[in-house]
Amino acid sequence: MDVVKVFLLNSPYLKLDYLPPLEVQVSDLKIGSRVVVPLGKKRICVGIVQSICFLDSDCEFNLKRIVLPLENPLISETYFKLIEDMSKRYAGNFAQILSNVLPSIFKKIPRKIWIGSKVYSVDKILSSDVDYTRYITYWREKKVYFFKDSDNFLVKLKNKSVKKIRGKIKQAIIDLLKENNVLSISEIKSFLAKKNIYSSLDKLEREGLIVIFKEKTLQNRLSSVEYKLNNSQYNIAKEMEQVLTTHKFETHLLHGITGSGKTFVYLHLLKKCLEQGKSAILLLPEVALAWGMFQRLKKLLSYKHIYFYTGNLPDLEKQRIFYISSHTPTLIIGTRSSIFLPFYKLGLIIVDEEHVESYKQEQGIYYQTKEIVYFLAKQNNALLLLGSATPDIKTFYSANQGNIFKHTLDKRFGLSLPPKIIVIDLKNKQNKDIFSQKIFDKLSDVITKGEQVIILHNRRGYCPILYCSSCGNTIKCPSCDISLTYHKKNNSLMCHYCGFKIKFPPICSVCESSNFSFYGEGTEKIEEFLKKKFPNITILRLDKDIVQSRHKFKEILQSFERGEGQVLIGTQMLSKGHDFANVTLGIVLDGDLGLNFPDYRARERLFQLLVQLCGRVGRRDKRGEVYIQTRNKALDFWNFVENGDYIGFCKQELKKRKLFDYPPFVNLGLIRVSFARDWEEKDVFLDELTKQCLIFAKNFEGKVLGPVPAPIYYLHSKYRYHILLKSLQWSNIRTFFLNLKTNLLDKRVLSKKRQVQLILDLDPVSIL
DNA sequence: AGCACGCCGACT
DNA sequence: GTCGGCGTGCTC
Ligand SMILES: [Zn+2]
Ligand SMILES: [Zn+2]
Repeated sequence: MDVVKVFLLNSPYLKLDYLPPLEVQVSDLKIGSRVVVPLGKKRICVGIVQSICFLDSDCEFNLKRIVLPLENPLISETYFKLIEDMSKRYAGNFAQILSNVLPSIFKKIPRKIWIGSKVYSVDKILSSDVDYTRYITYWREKKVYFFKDSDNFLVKLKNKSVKKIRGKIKQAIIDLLKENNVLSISEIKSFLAKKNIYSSLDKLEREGLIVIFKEKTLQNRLSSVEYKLNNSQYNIAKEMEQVLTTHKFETHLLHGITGSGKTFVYLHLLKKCLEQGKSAILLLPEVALAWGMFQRLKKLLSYKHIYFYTGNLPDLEKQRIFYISSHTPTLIIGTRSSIFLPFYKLGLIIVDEEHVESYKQEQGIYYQTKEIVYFLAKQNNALLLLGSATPDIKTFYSANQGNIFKHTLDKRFGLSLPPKIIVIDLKNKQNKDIFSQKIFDKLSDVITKGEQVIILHNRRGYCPILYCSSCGNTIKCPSCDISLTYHKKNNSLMCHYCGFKIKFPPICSVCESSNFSFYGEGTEKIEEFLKKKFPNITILRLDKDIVQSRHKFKEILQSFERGEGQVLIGTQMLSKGHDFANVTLGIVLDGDLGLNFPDYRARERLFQLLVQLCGRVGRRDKRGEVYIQTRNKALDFWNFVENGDYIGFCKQELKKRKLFDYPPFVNLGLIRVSFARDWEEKDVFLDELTKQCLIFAKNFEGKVLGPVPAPIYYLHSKYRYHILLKSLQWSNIRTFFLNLKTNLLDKRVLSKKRQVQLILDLDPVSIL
């Protein structure tokens, strides 16, 4: 008897045994196939075939049968290995991880399938024997499609010059095509975030403005515009090209300062990789950056299968790219979720801005993109290239140890010197003023000259802290241990962690008074202050409150780039801008940003942010200046900043980390414990947790710190506790976690109500 | 996660 | 007797 083992892609994420589908030879069913299976009395859900085995005897269990086979297979064996590795590494459930990393459309039972150009309803196939038999016949011959093929059709403009046309959607399509030359129907749907564009496309085609064609007519050949690498770019690119041609697994670090032309090294390698018929990924830390890179590279490189990919794409577009990338050499430009596409012959992975912390996923499942990408590159004998102007200290250390090949690009392309950095000490100054006198004078001076200024301040809203004037109580969010921020524009108080919002003024929860004093300032207040001081100039602001959409973000940046504002004030998102041609002054109002958090990464993070900001300051013909205010100038950190000496800083930071046992000298694991505020047995639980930790700590090779209340011990109506583990081996940390968890389950303190959450976070990024 | 099953108190 | 509330445990 043949038995098929299936991982469920839905809760309860179990591995269950089934009989093969009716009328299907097990030899036709592949490992990694997606199948529809019955579950319990009345549910049906989707799963992935893990293995097929033959049992001599009949099973004592009454097995149910797979009701429908779908993609055969959906994922390959190497993909399985990747998920297996993740489930071991992060001590998680295989099915749950798989379900998290696959495009969510695969977790649902499809409603329609296509055979030839005909649509069939899956419900009907499931309920009628005749339809089922016909389906299986086509399925066996691989003639069933799970995607509407005509959405792969390509669209281009008939004439380059199109005048204004009527119809909002039609105009949007035309604009998009002007930017992108050729796009598939699916891409147009995705980029416009509209589902129903068929009638508009139809009209445009009949008006003779666009052409819709099957992809065969588009050149499959790869070509690129002429580009010339300078000497150092050329040498670096050639060395890595050699690795590509010999299909060797190697990790390289490209340490290139802002404006040194890292992108052209990327371009060269991507092109070579595709020429060799292999797939490539170019990762960027954020959607906006990925989109910018995609637009830029499409102009430099022409190839049929270049796709923009992020987790936010519409389901159908993600599904389409998933299918294409599984059987075609593809270039994906996208954010971290791109790494879970089923790449065909992966040859090159580039991680740009590799130091950025958003490569760590900390929602749903926890993983570090760089770790997974390392596994992928090794598995596929691919080249892994990490690029940054300010490499992660861990990467820097690996390079010094000789585990990573390091290359440096230190010449700015056609730009002046990097800006001069001046750190201003606020120690002897009363708290009242936002700007120190020196900086304010400088600011006025630059404004009078007609040059541009960017001001970084990492706190949005008007005022971050409110005190009750009569009793001194600070106003906090009812669901979090976080001060509410006053927003003047909508006269309300907001929690920046959970989104809670109330009208101003609130009533003090202690004394019921309604008089408050304000402390500190956010971007909104600084904008107001500057508008009063300089009423005749335009001041722009860039933060999450202003930027409600990706579109708005671009709009403000572009307007500043065109010189339509003289001052741009914003949170760290302003360091993401590119072509500020006339900025000669940068100001950082709160240089101590995060330095007093209990986070060993704080200094590294701040340095990286400052370097990023410096990259935005300076003109072709004039060296810029960046002023930073701090209350703690005595720190030697500021010496390195003033000298722009990132490498020196890294070396010194490494010494500190070695001394205090921090990465890269130990591995860090954080067990995050959280439970509802009103849980009655929490004291019993915490006692037991502390006891168990002490017991396991005895045999633990490393240090166990905690459980202690988290720095933000109350968030989203939940209490939070941390257990920090330090060890030389990841496996020790995993074992500790698994033992702790099973022991608590055995003692019945965990499972009673599923009120407690226990999460293992390896190499935590956010430790609040 | 859902859903059935079973045990107990309140109500016809 | 039986209806419905919730706590417990299983899903091939
Ligand atoms: Zn809150
Ligand atoms: Zn009060």
